[in-house]
Amino acid sequence: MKPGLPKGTRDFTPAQVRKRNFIFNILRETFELYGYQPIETPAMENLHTLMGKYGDEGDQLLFKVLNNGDFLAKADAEALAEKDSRKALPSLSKRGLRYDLTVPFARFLSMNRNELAMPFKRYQIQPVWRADRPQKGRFQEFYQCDADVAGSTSLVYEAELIEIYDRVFAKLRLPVKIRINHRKLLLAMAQFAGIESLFSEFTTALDKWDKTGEPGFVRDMESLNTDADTIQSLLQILRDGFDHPDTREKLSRSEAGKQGLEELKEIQLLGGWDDLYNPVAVDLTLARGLSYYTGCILEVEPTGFDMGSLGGGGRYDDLTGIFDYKGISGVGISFGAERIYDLMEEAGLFPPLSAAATRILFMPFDREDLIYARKWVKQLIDRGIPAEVYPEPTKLKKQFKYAENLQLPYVALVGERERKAEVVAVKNQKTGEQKDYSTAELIRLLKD
RNA sequence: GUGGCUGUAGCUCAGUUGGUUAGAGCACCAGAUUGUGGUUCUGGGGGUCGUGGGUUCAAUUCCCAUCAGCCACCCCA
Repeated sequence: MKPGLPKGTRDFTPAQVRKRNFIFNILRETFELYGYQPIETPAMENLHTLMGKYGDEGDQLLFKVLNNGDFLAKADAEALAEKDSRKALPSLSKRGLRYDLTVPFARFLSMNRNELAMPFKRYQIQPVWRADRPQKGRFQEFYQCDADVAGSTSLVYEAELIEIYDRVFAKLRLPVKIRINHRKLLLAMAQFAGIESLFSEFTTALDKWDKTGEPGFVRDMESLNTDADTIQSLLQILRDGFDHPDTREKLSRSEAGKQGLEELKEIQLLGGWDDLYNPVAVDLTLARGLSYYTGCILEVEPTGFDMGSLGGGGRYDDLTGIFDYKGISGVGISFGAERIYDLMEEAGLFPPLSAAATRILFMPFDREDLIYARKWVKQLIDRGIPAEVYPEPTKLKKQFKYAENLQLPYVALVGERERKAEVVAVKNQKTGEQKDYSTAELIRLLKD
């Protein structure tokens, strides 16, 4: 049979896995540094915990897992006869693949509410699945990297998460811009313009500001039958920006606006933005489509590259309300690891990473040498130094080729002369230097 | 879900106004080179031209369908 992969999925070669792990390791290290704890949840969840959490569109993009056993016998015969997929679904599938990490986290919190000390800080790096049409940088299976804090409304965490973003991208040597905004400021803008009833449409239109700019926003607002004066008053605020005194005055006319301004001020005080590696700025055009955000929202964009956001997040009150666990506020961020990977690849920001961990390859000339080399390899491995021997004594050309393909830093030639002198001839693959080493000397060389 | 582009060797791609045996570069294997690879030279293996159908004396080429991949929109990471 011919080999193939399901649409939107991919294999990763050793070199790719090493690069991905480079990113994941920095994320893990940084999350740990700030006291976040790792959790993992199953790839499959009960379908009813997933359905209805991501909107109608989300339900369609959920991968459903077909029931085991004689699933047709137990299916809703009427729905099948009518060819009504939606109606037949509950009787055909009771499980689905997770769509994101937030809903499983909320489920996890609700189930473990008596065990977990609040505030609970967790991070999670796992794949999620979406039956989306694949595209550049978009797959049906991809990793999400989330850090969230549940059970506290303290703005310390907003400040902390901004700092985590900053530190991670500094470690990756990827210059970014961190944009923040507040849901209550968006509400205040809508109230000021008298379009509070169109709030969610307004945020959706605003969300496009980045892509289509001001004209796109205006077009969207016009299609909502918003009159020209209203649009103009909104544009005035958006053009002036957050730091303009007029803007602040307009926003503080409403209670929501006052609160939003107050909270952003507090986050800034707690955050010490001047001390960060990357710029942080309040951007009133930042909307984030997701409707469950209720407080501060944030997004990270690369500077100097034409690419969308590398991550986003925000605060959502009542994270776990859908699971009958009220009063838990959450704030979190997510990293778009696949995009970060593509960007770093494009910019050549990955450090040199060998394909194999092996530090030295022993190259035997004959059977005797092979046996001799095996003993050396064992001694190195016993000391934690990754080493291997070429499995058969063949011509050096072939053995060198192997070492080159794996980008190994050293090779050791093992022949009769070396055996008799109880040494190996070690060649530095980078410099081409070659000299004899005893076991102790070799261990010292490779131990660094 | 809507629209567009592309499927030729392991990879990147030529090609044929429809005509005998489909090419190149890289990669791979062997030799020049029985203790020193990455350069060079010589030779070699490898293709049902995505799949199915149609038009034709003749299809990799033209037409239709289908599948897959890519790109844009929607949405999103």
